[in-house]
Amino acid sequence: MATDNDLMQKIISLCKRRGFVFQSSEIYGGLRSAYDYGPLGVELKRNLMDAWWLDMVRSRENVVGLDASIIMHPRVWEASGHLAGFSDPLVDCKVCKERFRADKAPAAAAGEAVVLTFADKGKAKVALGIVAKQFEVELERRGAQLVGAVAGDRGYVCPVCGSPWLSDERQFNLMFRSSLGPISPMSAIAQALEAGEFAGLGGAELRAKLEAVTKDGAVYLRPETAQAMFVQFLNVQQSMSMKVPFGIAQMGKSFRNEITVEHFIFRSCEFEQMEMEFFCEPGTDDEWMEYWCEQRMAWWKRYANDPSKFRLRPHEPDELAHYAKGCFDVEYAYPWGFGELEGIANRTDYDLKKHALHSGAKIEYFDPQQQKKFVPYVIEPAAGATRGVLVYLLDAYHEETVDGAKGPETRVVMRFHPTLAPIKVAVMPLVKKDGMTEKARAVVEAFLRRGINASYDEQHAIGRRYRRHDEIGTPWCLTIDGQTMEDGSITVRDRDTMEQRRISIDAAVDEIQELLARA
RNA sequence: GCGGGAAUAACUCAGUUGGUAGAGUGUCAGCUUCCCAAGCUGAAAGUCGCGGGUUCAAAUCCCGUUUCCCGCUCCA
Repeated sequence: MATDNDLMQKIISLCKRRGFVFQSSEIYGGLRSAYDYGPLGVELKRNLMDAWWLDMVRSRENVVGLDASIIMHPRVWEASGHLAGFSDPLVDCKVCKERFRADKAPAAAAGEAVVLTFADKGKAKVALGIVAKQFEVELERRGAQLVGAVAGDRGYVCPVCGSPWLSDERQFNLMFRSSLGPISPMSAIAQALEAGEFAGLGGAELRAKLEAVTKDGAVYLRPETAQAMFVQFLNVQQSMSMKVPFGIAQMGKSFRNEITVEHFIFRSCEFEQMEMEFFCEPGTDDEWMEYWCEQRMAWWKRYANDPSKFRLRPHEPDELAHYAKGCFDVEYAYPWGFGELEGIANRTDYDLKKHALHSGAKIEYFDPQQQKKFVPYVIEPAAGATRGVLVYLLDAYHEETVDGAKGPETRVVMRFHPTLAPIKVAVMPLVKKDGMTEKARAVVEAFLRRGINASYDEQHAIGRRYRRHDEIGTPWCLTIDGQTMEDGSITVRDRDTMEQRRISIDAAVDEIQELLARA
């Protein structure tokens, strides 16, 4: 079995080799944290998202779908708090180069003596030089520490080395910004420059002025799909006569300008979400929270080989978002440890009330039975679709030792649930003669006509073809052999057990469809 | 963002002191083959991540840069 250390490497390598996931713009050197889903990857991702849609929308009377635009009115993000909350003031330490959040830095009153601490004497010596040269302050070095510094009027120091020499606070907005309309913000800046509007400005003042000049037409790519479901709450509820409790679901791309990206497709700036906002009467929210936690856990486990790797973890009070009353994370045991796959949050009436306040729209629900108005509470299961793809790639990967023609060898099998498998069935002639190829192609046609993704394969020896389909997770291989030509029977080989049985060639499509339905 | 490691064929990797770019696997074509990466013959495939520098000569040495991995940090 692959160890945790090299499992990711093997997955990444297999993904590229077999057409699941490629690095974006690879021939140009690659783009940071952007990935393209290849022919098999797009099938896997689509199958996963289709399964979610089927479970969350199509099989529930009280949940309907939505597909909203990615660019929304900028005031949506003011109301949601993303424009303010997303922008954490960040500061760079000019001594150790650390970048940190101003609001999380250790406090130090102006004039207070501070000690700079480094990992070792060498680093302390370098820092001593920087301070002497750039700030013309002579400090005294004691081992890995520098003494004699005094805190400025910023009220805090660098959390790593303790230095008071810091850059200005800068707003880092985690939303991707663009502009709507043909006028570029650069033109606005150029105009203002020519008009001398920036004369004499510097630091924070300059940045504020730039912000003001470029504000017209500024729009943002959505950092989550959720807001559209709140903004369109009234339209959806009224057009479909939905009665609370009900849900609005949406799948699609979201964008976050993450400071750090990591672990292949786990955290990237462009990602895909599967979110549902479930509107319920205040007071019933705790029950619904429990219901959706149970539903969502069961859904993830349903397609997994190893359900024990999923867990539901309640958020600690101090990690709750400002809007949430309670939150559970569906976590998966990734090779680097447990990490988030889905967040199920009780967002209360925070979002609807905010949008009512900012837009002036009357966002309320009238309950005809109880003859009363209220603002619904919201339970939000928000899953990462692209993270789901990674989870099932990890879950599917198996290596096993089998007897081959040249002794024991390693068989790599992607044990995808048949619902998720990119190719459901491969049809192959045992050898390329006696009319077997024609017969096999006819069987493939029959599958495709039924909407089942089938693949024809005649390349190389039969054993190799089986192994190739093991590696891309094809659940069943159908083989046309000499006996087929005599009695119309065909062999079905199972990916996981490698066992074969004979069925009638005419019943093959029905048989596989039945297996898929039962899976 | 910080620290460490890496980048050579589609994949996994060799490449000696600086001296004509290599292997295995895979891919493709053909032969053979009635069931688990069999065999034989042949072929294609590399801006050595990118850009500079040193040198008669750079995959190799130096500088910069991009991307990935690991560990921190961050993740309203």
